[in-house]
Parts: sequence; structure tokens; C-alpha cells
Amino acid sequence: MNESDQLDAAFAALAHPARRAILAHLARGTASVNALAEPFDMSLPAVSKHIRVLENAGLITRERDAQFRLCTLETKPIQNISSWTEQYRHIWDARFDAMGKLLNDIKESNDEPGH
Amino acid sequence: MNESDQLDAAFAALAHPARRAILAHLARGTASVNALAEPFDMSLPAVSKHIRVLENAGLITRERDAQFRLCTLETKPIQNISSWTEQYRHIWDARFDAMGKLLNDIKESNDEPGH
DNA sequence: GCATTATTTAACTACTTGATTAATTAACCG
DNA sequence: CGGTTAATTAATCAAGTAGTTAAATAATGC
Repeated sequence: MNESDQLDAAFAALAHPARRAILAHLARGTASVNALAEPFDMSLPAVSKHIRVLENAGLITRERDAQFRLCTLETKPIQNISSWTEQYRHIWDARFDAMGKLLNDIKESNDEPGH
Repeated sequence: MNESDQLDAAFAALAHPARRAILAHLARGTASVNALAEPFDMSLPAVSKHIRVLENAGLITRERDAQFRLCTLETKPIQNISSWTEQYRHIWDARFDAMGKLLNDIKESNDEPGH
């Protein structure tokens, strides 16, 4: 799987509120499938599938602990997405600066004596 | 559309390499549908649909200019995703720090005289 | 070994996505 | 006006996604 495929998988995995909620839960620490499923009004197999999607995208890893499958958050794909967004930061910064200058020009023209 | 739905739409829109390539193109400036389609080995209607997905996610806006439909990059959804990733930054920072400490401990135990 | 708990697999359904080609709409230009 | 260019809509198809219930697998613990 190349870099683009990894981004595809990570973005697709994050495009569902249940999966983002699962990650938010795991940000507080490792948890079992049942523990992760508990807040949802959704069958266990459905949650199990969401977890599989997160695992395939590398957003979590799993280890067996007795009868439990403990899920752990992996941050690398989120870091990759964060990096991806950075290539656009100069654009939003530039637009913000331009907006500031514009507002300042309006202010100055209002301050001109005789107007 | 609430905040979660907006993230859903943005993440889903970004989960396709053609759509990310279109955004990368628009980062260099506004462009028509045909100009955006040119690099792809894909029919024009297919590209048109990708553009529609980006528009619905708020990642671009369009304006008619004579016979052209000029597309412009909108950065807000990318900023939202960037913000979303920030809630996980302390985790990857903490793990990075822990890794550094671990390596340092190994180094120190190797430096101990008599070992 | 057997009941219990944890989780996955299977089979199915409804809906969405990504692509195609053909047809249509819209605006320009000579 | 009529031809050309730009772009979308329509119809269609294959594949993928999100959910369900029922059955299967796996490990625990009396």
C-alpha cells in the first residue's frame, strides 16, 4: 500500500461519526470491543466492522488479552493527515492576512479627514 | 448540516486520490472543469462528479465565467480537519517523549562502568 | 466438560459510489 | 443563425458500505 492508498484508507475510515467516536474513546486508553460498542445504539457486529475498518486503515492495532481483544489507538495515520493539511496552510494564512489588510484600509478611509 | 456531518463530508471527499489531486491543482489557483480534468485518464462526467462531491463538502466553490465554471479552493473544511487532528497531538507527542526517554535509559545503562 | 462471555463470520438487504456512454444545456464566435 | 466548446444530466452497471439477525469460534472459570 503506497502513501496515497494509506491516505485514502485513513480519510475513508474517518468519514463516519461512529469511527471517530471510537478513536476519541481510545484516546482515553486501550479498550475492548464490548467497551467500545457500549455507547452505540448499534449491533455488536456493526461495531466490530467499524473496528475492522479502523484497523485496516492503521488507526488502531489489536492484541488478544484472554477473551478480550484490546484496541489501541495508533497516531501515525492522524499525523499523516495533519501533515497533508499543512500544504494548504499558507493559503488560509494568506487569505486571513489579506482580509486583515482590507479591513484596515476600510478603517483608514473612514478616518480620513473631510469624509 | 451539523459539525459532525461537515467532517463526514470533508473526510469522505478527501478519501479519493483524484479529488485530492484536484485540490492540489486548485492550490495553484482557480481553474475550469476542463483544465482540472486534463491530467486524468477519466471521462469528463466522472471528473464533473468528483468536483460536485468537493463542492458539496464545501472544499471548493464555483462561479460561472462565460462558458466556463471556475472552481476555487475553500480552506475552511481543511482547517476543520487540521483542528480535528490536534486533539490527538498530545498522544503522539507523549509517545515520542517516552521513546526518547527509553532510548536514553538504554544508552545510560550501556555507559555504566563495569558493564 | 459445560455454561458463559467476548467477538467474529455468514448471509442477506438497502443504499451509495465510481465509472461509462449518449444526450442535453448553455454560451461563445464568426 | 449555426457550429463549436464547456459542462452537466440521464441511464446504466459493477462494486462497495452500513446495517441487520443468526450461527460459529474462542477463551474463561466453576
